[in-house]
Amino acid sequence: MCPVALASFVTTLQVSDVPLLAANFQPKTACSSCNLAELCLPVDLTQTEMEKLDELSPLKRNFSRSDYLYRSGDKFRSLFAIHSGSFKTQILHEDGREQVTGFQMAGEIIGLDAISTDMHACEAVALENSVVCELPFNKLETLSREIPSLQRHLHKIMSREIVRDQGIMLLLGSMRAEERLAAFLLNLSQRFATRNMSATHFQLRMSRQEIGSYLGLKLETVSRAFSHFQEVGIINVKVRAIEIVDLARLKSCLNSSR
Amino acid sequence: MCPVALASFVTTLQVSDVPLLAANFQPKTACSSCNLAELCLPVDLTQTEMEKLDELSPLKRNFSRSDYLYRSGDKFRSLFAIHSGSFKTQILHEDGREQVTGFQMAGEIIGLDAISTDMHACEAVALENSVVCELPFNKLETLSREIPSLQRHLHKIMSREIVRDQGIMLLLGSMRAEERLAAFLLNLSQRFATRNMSATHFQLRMSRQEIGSYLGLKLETVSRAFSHFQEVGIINVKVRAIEIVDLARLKSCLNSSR
DNA sequence: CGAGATTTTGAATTGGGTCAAGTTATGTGG
DNA sequence: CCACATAACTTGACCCAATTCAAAATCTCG
Repeated sequence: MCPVALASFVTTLQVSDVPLLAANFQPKTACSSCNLAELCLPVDLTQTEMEKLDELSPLKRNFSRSDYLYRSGDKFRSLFAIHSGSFKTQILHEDGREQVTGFQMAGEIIGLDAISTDMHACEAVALENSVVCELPFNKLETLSREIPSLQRHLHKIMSREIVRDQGIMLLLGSMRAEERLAAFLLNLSQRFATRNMSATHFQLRMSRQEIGSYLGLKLETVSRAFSHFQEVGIINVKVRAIEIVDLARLKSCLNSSR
Repeated sequence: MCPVALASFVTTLQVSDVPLLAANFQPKTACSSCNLAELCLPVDLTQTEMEKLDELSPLKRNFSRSDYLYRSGDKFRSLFAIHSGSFKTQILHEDGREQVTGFQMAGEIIGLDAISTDMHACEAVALENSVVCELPFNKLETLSREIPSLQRHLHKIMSREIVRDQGIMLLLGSMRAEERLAAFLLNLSQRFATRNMSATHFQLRMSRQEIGSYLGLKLETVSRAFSHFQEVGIINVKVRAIEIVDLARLKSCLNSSR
């Protein structure tokens, strides 16, 4: 499980007054008043349904960089909505190989892989200090029997994950290194934009190694591709700080198949 | 579009009386009496639930080799259970590239990708003469609000698809050509065994090109890998007829990472 | 039976991997 | 807050697995 928690929701001034083990929990909160509701929840809930939904009252937990949210093999109990920060998910092969299967950010739901066997199939690791809402799955199932639009929403979230994964299969199966990196940057850019952040200036939260694992490339190849994009004026890179200079040209990288 | 829709409920005895265009429909059937129920359905249904489930009464439709079950962009209405035969699913990239995302056989459910946007994101093509049960998704959602174990089952099916896709991401992102082919053959072998067919002697329903697309390889590479496995005595290949001679050694191919 | 599609095999090429060395960040303890 | 140790990143040179191109063999089905 995740390392003992030291961070806390209280201000640093009060830290010494709080029992250590409880320190990474925050008060339960209502989804109806969450500023991420539009990313997490179905849009068309009635007032009554919204009140019902608040029965979920998810527990919020804090994570520091490289804390595990769950590990492969953990018993499945809950889905997790990322409230702030970001995570990576990865699968482990017997022989030690590991593959990053995704990078998740605020408003995204993770843990869907565990429903199938009641055990987590992959592991989720925080890339930075993050806050997560824990959504007990049996509550979610009960509620979604009572709120059809929540039911449909849950189905859509799972289906979206399937579509996303198939997009990565296309990337891994048929794109060359620079196309993969272009697709990756455009995807990030798009997701930052959805969250009202700059689509052209952002900070990567993952290492070259992690990007490489995700894209099926070695870290040196990722680094070279970044350098090349910078050389030709498509982006500016300063290690993890990215500026997309020529979005159109970055997009056109995608269509230049072999 | 998929074949013209003219439902018919006539028995086979009357087939000759039926206009040709209707000939690819078969009578509706009850899931409760289907011999594939153990692959398709949750195991723990009560008698009452089973009767309720029969309200689905899926329509069966016939497909010939290379018929489309659905195409990318088609309006989403139903999931499809493969009753016999097999299909491939593939996504199309703007620039013409296509990637096979899976091969499906009897008892498997396809169309899950379409829930997310109400439009099919990929296309499904019959690899041989096949029969498919059409499961209207709104009926399925209604029923699963009433039958919790059907609800859970639907969630598991979707989750299983997510896990499967992530396994392919691992394959595409980190395995060499022969490992990929070994993983592919072992997966097929396993699935034939589940269906009480030989795990060691089977007929491929897909071309080298299609296998290559699925595995992120060129068809020549697939062909060479087959030839090499045969040379070293792991399998016998005669074009599409496969015999696995040394299952253990085929498995050990998987662990030999770089 | 024959035409077109599929598969096999060979030879040459290359994109990305590997190995290695140097540089730049990052974070920790004094 | 600085110094140092460690981790992350970049770049170069070489290599190899898989691709590309080509041609021949085999299969499939109308």
